[in-house]
Amino acid sequence: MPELPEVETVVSDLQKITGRTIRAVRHGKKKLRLPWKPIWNARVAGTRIEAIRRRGKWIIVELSGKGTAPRLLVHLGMTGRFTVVAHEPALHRHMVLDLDDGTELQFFDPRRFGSITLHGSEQDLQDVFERKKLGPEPEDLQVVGFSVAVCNTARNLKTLLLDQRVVAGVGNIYANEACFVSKLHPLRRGATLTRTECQRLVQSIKTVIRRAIRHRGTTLPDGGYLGGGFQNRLYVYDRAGQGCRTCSAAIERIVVANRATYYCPACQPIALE
DNA sequence: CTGTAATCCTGCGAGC
DNA sequence: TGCTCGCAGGATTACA
Repeated sequence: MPELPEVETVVSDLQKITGRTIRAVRHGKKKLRLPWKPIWNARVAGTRIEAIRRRGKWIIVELSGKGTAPRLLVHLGMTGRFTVVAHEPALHRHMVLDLDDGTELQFFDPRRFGSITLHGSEQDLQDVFERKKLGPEPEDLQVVGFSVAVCNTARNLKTLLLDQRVVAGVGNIYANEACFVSKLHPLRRGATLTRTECQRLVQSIKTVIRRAIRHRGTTLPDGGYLGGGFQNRLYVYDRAGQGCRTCSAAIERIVVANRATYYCPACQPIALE
């Protein structure tokens, strides 16, 4: 389900529980992509939620204990939900944090590509991101830095946009959309971009992500997360065979990096190498 | 270095 | 109605 705009929406909705104290932690037995260690239960119980924020597609819950500052790091994978709900069936529920006002912060994830891990300090967390070489937030993207990653490589644009080291938080939907808005074919190789095209791509990424956030992200039929409205404004994603919103040409679907890739053959002509 | 495929999972819709 | 198949918003690894 979640790319940056959807994660941003989840985080924004969770702001209401900052200040709450976590009374107890309950976790399921099924294994997520990364294992939750049972010893972490005691380190989380009794702490206070100081802040909840986002980095790329990662959710960070800042906790404060006695002399410590642990951090929960949550990734929603493809189908994860991280939300305060009551009276929800326990199906696919992998963790429950009991809060001091009687509410419960719960993590659901049918496909279990998501994860929750605990890190001892802000520094430990930063080390995790550094090891991953997580790239800049779209908002912080600079043409100069982006050029270094993109304009000297034979890799295609679609693959580059999905690479979290190049830019953090862009996933399959918004990679497709950013290519369309910048009028660049997803198979264009980075090194063939002119300076102008590179600038256009950076601007398009920012625009697409900003607009999606404003609409609370994209809600797809199978997703667990509800409330987003951007699915009605997508230019190309999941629109194979339908008319381009700009020129009416039929949107095409190809597979790049094993992911469905959509583009308008008229608005995004393939550059001849 | 690049691209491709497979892997971890469950659920859903299409087609027979 | 019930089955199989393909596909799905992610990230990582192995291999040619």
